[in-house]
Parts: sequence; structure tokens; C-alpha cells
Amino acid sequence: MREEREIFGKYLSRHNLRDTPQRELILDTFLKREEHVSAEELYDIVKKRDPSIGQATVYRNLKLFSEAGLAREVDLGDGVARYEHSYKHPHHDHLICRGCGKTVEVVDAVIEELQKRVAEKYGFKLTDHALYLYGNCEECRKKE
Amino acid sequence: MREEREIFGKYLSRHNLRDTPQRELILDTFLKREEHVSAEELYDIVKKRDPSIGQATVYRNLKLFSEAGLAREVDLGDGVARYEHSYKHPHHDHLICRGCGKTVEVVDAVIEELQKRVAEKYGFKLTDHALYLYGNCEECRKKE
DNA sequence: CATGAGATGATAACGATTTTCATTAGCAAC
DNA sequence: GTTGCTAATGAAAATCGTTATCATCTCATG
Repeated sequence: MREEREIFGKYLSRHNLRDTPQRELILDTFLKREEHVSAEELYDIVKKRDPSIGQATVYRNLKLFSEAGLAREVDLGDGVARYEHSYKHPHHDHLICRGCGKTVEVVDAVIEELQKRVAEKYGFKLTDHALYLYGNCEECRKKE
Repeated sequence: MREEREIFGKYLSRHNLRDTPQRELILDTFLKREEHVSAEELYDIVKKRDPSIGQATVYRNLKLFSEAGLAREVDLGDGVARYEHSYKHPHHDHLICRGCGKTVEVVDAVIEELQKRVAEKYGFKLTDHALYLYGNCEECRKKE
């Protein structure tokens, strides 16, 4: 977390942006959360520490964290943007339970490689991808 | 297209739904389009043939086509729902050009199989998935 | 051809996100 | 410190795709 703050500080000064208490608070709160958070969720948490904070500020800063390489936007397809840690948290795909919504991060080197090849077959140079695997987790299946 | 209409007709009567001129027109227009369409786009086309049509009707019917198995919703992640043909048009993934937006439909049996295995490794029973490959197509790369 | 339920069209409502705008406050130079 | 420039903030309005509401219309069936 110290490292992230340092990176962020450098990003701010390099881009002539300012260090504000709101920014610190939002970043802090974001870094402490290990799970994906939506702007709304983060706003609710942050509000407890500083009720005067505006939700536009949370939206604005989450976007900023992404630009600074500290956060990554995740689209689980429900119309709500979520953010996950990006620093020292490399690319991965998501396995999502249709029952309880639980998400698991997964990577498969072979799938990644095959994707690149499929793209090449069609003359595309792959830059990135989004893979969401939907299913039912063990617990949810037991309940049925 | 004849087949699709027949399926739709059966779906309607089986579900006590009615056959209306608007429905016919929207279905017709949808079936003629080969590319993905958003509700908005379809509405614009349909309006030319029947300016009195409401856009809610287009939204409603696209949803209905999906339920009847004639359409499939595609989420390219830009916040707009698109629909593609579903009848005799099996599952596939999408390769999307970051430059011009062109999309290509792709399938890779090995990737599909590996996905299933990855899911199983985490105790999940895979039901479906969404894979979007983003890159730059040949033409866009040449332009640079 | 009456009748009842589904369908439609216009419009308001929705929810997530963005913009606007007046005000506040970092921060670098003096 | 004080100043001055400009970014950042908070509140509220605006956006945009989509859905809900509701009065009216119109299929399909008896």
C-alpha cells in the first residue's frame, strides 16, 4: 500500500494534479478493499469516514486511479462498473457464479495463447480481451 | 426467414401472445439485418417504414425475439445492448477491432473445452461464457 | 360482433454515470 | 506568509440507454 501511494504521488505531480484529503481517503479505502468495488459501494464506505464527500468525487477518482495504473475497470455485465486492484495484480479472467454472484479470478496460459492465434488467423493483432465464465459454484449446486 | 417466422408464430400462439403488424415489421427488419443491431438502430430503420411505431415496442419485441430463440443479446461493453440472429446461428465469440469497430465471429473448440476444465477446477459447472477479443484488424494496422 | 386480455405509443421514471458551475483550496513563486 | 493560478470539490442538473406506467387500441376467440 505504501508503494501504491508512492506511485500515485508521482503520477499526480507528473500530471500537475493535486493531492487532496478526499483523494487520499478514497485511495486508502480502495486499497484496503480486496474485492471488486463499484463506485457506489466505495462511496458508501468513504461517506462513513467523511460524510461531506460527494459521490462525483468518488467516480472521478476511481477513473484517475485507473489512469495511474492502480485500478482496473471490470465489467461483469450487470450495468455497473467495478474496480479491482491493478498494481502487482496481473491480468486474469473471471469465473462468476450465477447463483450467489461469487467471483473467482482465473488464468490459463493455454487459453491466452490460443486466443492470440485465433486473432492472428483473422488478421488481427490482439491487444487485450475479456473473458467471463458463468456457471454455478459447488455450494450453490448443493443447495438445489 | 420463412422458418424463423414459423417458429415465431408458434411461439406466439403457444404463449397466448398476439400477432400484430408492428411485431411482423420489427421481426422482418431484424431478420433482414445481418449485422448486430441495437434497439435504437433497429428503431431508426423500422421508423422509416412505419413512422407511428414507438421505440418501446422495438425494445419489447427484441426481448421477445430472444425469448423465442430467434435473437441473442450481445454486450460489447459499450453500454448498449445489441442483438444478433440466434436461429441456426450457434454460439461464437467476438473479435473486435479497436480501430474501426469491425467485429468478426470466431469459434475455437479447444478454447471452449479448456474453459470448461478451468471452471471445473474451481468447482464450477459452466453454463455459458462471454469472450471478447480486442485488437487491430489488418486494414487499421496498415493505415498507421 | 362482443369481450377480455395482450399490445401499443407517449411519456414519465429509472439507475449509473457525467457534466456543469459556483466555490474552495493546493501549491509554486514571490 | 501572501498571492495568483488552476485543479478539485460538492450539489445538482443533465445524459443515455432502457424500463415502467397508463390510457387506448386491437387481436383472437367464442
